[in-house]
Amino acid sequence: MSPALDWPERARQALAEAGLRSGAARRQVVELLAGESCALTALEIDRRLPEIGRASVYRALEQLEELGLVQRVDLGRDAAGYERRDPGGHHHHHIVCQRCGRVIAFEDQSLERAIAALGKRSDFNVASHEVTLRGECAECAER
Amino acid sequence: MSPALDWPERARQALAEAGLRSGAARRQVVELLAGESCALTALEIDRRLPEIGRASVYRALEQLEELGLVQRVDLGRDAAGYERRDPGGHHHHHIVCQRCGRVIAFEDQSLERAIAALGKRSDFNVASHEVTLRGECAECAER
DNA sequence: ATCTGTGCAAATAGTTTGCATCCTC
DNA sequence: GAGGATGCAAACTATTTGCACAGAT
Repeated sequence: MSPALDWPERARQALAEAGLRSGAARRQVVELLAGESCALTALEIDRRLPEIGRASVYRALEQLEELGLVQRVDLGRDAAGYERRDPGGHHHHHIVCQRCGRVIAFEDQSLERAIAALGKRSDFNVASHEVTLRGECAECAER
Repeated sequence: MSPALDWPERARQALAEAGLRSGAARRQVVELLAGESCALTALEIDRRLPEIGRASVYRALEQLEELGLVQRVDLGRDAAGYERRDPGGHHHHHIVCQRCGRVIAFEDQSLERAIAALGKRSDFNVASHEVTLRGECAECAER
């Protein structure tokens, strides 16, 4: 079973273990994020779930982040993004076009190794990390 | 001469070459950033330069970023940070305590190498990058 | 003299909070 | 039935914009 399919179930369990009840808003946010592999902003989520109040979206995202189920990413201007966090699985980072805003995900093992080594060396108990590359995408460059 | 001492002069030149005039607000922002090695938020800058209008601070930072003189960093919640960008010189990244907000800067060559390799491999013309580690600092952990 | 830079205040945009009500356990 | 979950609206915070005036070239 793919980790992506597994995630909503893990989320349900983690939420229940945290003593949280299952309401409609948070459940729908979980379902939506389960089907997205890359980051959505809170406002995008709110737009896609018209029956859900915006405050509930923010509250759900905050809780999911605290439980380690969701990763918040700051891709640049404007709003923060939120994406599913798969535990053992690969996780990706982002490269953003400064002109058109296009976002591409990538994975890189040597990057991950360097960061893991850094974490061990530091005084911090490192829980997560985020890497963002910025520049001009191929399409924007050829204009 | 250290790159840090050199920066304000480079900034003056770059601004002049871009056809921009030298007003009091932007000059003071440049002087302030010249003396700081790590990121300040726009509001911190505004607080430290009480005679300068807040809008001018934001405008100056935006121009300096476009000219590549300043790096904008998104360290997490709240406001964006802005720090001097030294051209050839070492540049650093950040590790942030999720509890107390403390920010530590670090440099790492293998990290830089991995990112440089990634940039070459991608379709993007990568202009900058940002790495942020998050976790719990030693002091917060022992409580 | 011209045209950019600046300050102030108002407008935006994203996010958070207060509170009455709904719904899960 | 009790207490968390939700929706709405208002409050907040960071940032941007409009505009009149000051200041640099």
